[in-house]
Amino acid sequence: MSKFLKPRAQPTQCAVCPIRQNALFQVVPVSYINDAQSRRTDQYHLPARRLLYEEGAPATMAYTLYEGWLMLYRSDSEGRRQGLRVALPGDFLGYMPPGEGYIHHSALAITNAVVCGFRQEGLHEMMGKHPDLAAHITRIQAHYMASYQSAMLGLGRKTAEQRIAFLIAELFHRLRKRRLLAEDATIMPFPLTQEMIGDMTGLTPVHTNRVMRRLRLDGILRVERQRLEILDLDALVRLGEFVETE
Amino acid sequence: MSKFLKPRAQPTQCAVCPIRQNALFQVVPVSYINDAQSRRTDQYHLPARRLLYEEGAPATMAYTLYEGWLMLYRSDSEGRRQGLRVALPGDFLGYMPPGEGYIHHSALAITNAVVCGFRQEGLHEMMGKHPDLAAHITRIQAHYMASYQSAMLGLGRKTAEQRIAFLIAELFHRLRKRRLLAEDATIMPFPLTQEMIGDMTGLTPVHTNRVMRRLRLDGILRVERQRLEILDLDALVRLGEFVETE
DNA sequence: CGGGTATTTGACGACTGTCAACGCCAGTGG
DNA sequence: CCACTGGCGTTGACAGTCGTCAAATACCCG
Repeated sequence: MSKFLKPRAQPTQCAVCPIRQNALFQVVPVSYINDAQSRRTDQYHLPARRLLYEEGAPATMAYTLYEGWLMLYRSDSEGRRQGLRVALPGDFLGYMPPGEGYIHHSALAITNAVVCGFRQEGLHEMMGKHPDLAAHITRIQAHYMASYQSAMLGLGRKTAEQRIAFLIAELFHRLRKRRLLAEDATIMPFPLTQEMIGDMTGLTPVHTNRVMRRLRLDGILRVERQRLEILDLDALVRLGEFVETE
Repeated sequence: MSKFLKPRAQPTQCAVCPIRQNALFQVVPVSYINDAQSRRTDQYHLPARRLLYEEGAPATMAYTLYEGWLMLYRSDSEGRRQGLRVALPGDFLGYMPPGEGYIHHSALAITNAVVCGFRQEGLHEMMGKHPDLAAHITRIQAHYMASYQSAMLGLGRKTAEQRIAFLIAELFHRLRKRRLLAEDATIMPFPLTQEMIGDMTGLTPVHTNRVMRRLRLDGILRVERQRLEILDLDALVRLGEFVETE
């Protein structure tokens, strides 16, 4: 029942029903693969700018992101929005443990995206039958928590320049780690608007713009529509105090 | 280092080996209780100001906090410290999933504390045998994540006054929820120094002090050594935009 | 009583937010 | 083909929150 497959170049696997391994979840247990495949929905296309799910909605489904970028965020009563995480292909979203009724954040498509869904109860049943799936999910949650912790350190203690540098360095690193960029690539896709960068870093769009200009003038970045070139990765990583945790 | 103590007739149960239920983990599965009790260490005492574990250390143990308060935090290369969570009795700390080597944050005793420990491998084995323990751990992780998300919203988007109000409202709520305060209590134990409040809210000690003064002058709080009286809970909750998520 | 720690206050400056306006570009429809 | 429109990026002027530096006071514990 349990099969272990070779690592592959194809990175955008479903985290829950991984036919192949991806870079993020290297030690992928697959004893539950048949079960998982029978329970997932078909892939589903989500156009840019649309919500996959919204804060406060009943937590009925969880998703694997196959293609595209999403932004997970939380907003307060006055509509101020705080970004929590940029979801990249391979990320697993929206999982809630048994007994939890409502989701605490929203997921917005930054680009067109492709996801596949699982009913929460299906996941809970599977976790009961397949301990390695349960362990896998605690591992995913631990990754998210570590990344939240880094973000909190940034929001609480770093300057605007450092936060933006960290965000870009982290995205670059995650894309590379998942083989969504070549080893030696310096140009990455970058579909975030400056407003979204501000959402992620706790800054206003105006200030985000000024900081981006400074990073360009300092010779660290170059931005052209939807793409971003990293001219000085060393400086970027040092400035943002980025350390890889994965 | 580790001393024997009598079990106490208190609501502060071990989240993993719950003899009685506590308020936070109401739906406590107990199929694994015998297994858990045979695996946990004895309770042991941790003096105030001491670290239970430190960022970067190998993740060998997880803990349940029985008595006392801890502060979980993360610090950067220059020693700036960002608080992540105040751990209260009943909290489960330091868990890492199988295959994760190092812990990403530190845990500092705010007061004298009593904990009991579990070896991570022991937990992983138990999770394999008892699916309800695995589900329970994903539930704890989800609680932590939701609380991190609230904190991120505060750090990124709220004013100093709002962050501090939120912190206090949240602690008050958590203490009440766990029956560590009477239903009608308005005075709570408050062992945090102003520096620690600043650590939690991303502020400097000096600014924290000024904000605390304002909250006192506005008739919202009263502080006396190690205790805090909430004079206007409504105002506190409204100011901090606190909404209970548990 | 003494020494270290925590709190408090003042003065000053920097980082970041707010308000407002303008330019650029892509898509749309005439 | 071109004017129009809306979203996004850019820039300036100004204000305010919050950090920094420094020092005085209050508090706790031996």
